[in-house]
Amino acid sequence: MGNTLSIYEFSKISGIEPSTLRYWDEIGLFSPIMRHPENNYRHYSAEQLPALNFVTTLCELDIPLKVIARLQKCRSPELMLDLLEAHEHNLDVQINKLRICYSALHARMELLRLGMSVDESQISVVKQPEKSMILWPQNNYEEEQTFLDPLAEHIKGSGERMVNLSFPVAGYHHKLNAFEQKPACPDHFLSLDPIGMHKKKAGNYLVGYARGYFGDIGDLPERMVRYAKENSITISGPVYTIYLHEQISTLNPSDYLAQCCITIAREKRSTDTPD
Amino acid sequence: MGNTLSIYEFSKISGIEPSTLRYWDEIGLFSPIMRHPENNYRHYSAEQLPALNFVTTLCELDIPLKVIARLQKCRSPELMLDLLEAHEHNLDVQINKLRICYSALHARMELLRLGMSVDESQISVVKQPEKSMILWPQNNYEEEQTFLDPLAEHIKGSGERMVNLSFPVAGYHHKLNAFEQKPACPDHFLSLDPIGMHKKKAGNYLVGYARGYFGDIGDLPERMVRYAKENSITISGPVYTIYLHEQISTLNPSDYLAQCCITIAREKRSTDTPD
DNA sequence: TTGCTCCTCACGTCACGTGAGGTGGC
DNA sequence: TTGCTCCTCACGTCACGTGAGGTGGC
Repeated sequence: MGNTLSIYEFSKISGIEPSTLRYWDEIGLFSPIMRHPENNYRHYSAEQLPALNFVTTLCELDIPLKVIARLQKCRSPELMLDLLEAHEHNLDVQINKLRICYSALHARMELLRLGMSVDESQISVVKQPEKSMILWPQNNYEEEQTFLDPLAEHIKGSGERMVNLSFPVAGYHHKLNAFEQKPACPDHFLSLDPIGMHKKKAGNYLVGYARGYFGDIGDLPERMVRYAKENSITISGPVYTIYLHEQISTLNPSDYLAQCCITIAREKRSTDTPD
Repeated sequence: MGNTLSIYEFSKISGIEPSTLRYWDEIGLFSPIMRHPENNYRHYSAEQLPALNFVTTLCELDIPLKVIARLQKCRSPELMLDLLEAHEHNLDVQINKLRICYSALHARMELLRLGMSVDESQISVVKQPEKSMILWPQNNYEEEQTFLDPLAEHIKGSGERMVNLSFPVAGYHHKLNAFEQKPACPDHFLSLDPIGMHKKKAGNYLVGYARGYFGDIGDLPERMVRYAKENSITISGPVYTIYLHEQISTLNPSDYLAQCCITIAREKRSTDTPD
């Protein structure tokens, strides 16, 4: 009958697998224009492509095939518009999810790459660009509590707030001496989510590294303070502790890799102004 | 054991269904921190949430759960980075697909809404905004060919070109007399895809409607030309024929609804300049 | 005792993918 | 005859969802 296409040919030009075309035919979602009366071969037509593509468009909206198929049987502009309007928001949500996913992925990759390239033994002054983060509410430590207790508290309540836990979580000490005395007890946590309003300022930071479980950064604070003194660098707060490698990339907690960044005061070279 | 959560509580704060958590435990993807030695209850901890959220982030990349689970067993920064890099492009493709899907959906909804609101019997002058479309290659008609033959030809080759068939397809006549003589044989097809480089110009158009299968617009061209004469409106080309309702929204081909827009020449009121 | 949560096991579901076994045209 | 495409079952798969039947703490 004129210019019909076999299922194989139609699959080629549409990009839809023959098995999928047979399934869609079976459930009455999308059928060939005719069947050969003898061998029952399916015959498609190129003019079916726009209709097919619209079906695949609806598929990508996560509309169940049976719903689409039902609509095909009793279609009307009103019903179709109702369906599309109902799923418009759906699409918005999906796109947003993927964008956040993308963003979280990049934040993670950046830390992984950094962790694989740094010289851990070295303490050094590094110029870092501005970075956006989300600052969590202040941590309150009772008695012998570790960072785990406020972390769990915040995480439990994170549903109401805007915090997306797919992003890496870091520690924040407001003052240098708090970091020296209780490196495992940050004043705040923060998420490395670029939509955050907290800005880690651009500029020079004193940067050091330590291996070990969360908070176990050994003598790193002392070493960093000593280095600053020896090099006449005036450091104060805030201090950012970012885990480049943790449970997500490493099985052994003693291999977790922390990066501590201490703010350097603005070139007060000779004037000693301890914080 | 301190501050553990039941599967139900953990489900509440994580947004992951208990059945899913059990399945993820079963396949070794994500397990509770401990099991109660007597009743075998699962005990989760809020501190597991960042790791869980990273798992769900990987899920949204369409990475098979078994692949993620395997990686969890022998994780290393290198392997994790490899995985993420391999799926970065994947995400790009997905987001782009959804954006196009969104765009195609809106183009469709616009036509549906318009078709439901217009007065079909009326021919009138309407001010329309500029609209981007993709102009397909010129149609060549041999002998008795209808629009179907070149349409099929173009669609078959659409894979190589940038044409996305999820978007509504319209007809384009370059000159008025071609539209009058062969309304069912447009010189070009075009897709109502907003990324297109062809611009339907902003301005006044003479607009009419007709019911019927593709190309069967009856005496609409004559009626439109007569209307133009009677109202001293100078019309020429191009002519756009857009199907507001077609196979996607209507079962009966005789209910398809076409909108024809004829360009009105710039206010040449009294000077008769027939094209 | 009642209601609630938890458990395991088994089977269902959705949208296909994958053979097995057979047909049909050059 | 051979290779190729097509067909129809039937069963597998992936990521769960859904009972069925039973346990355990207040």
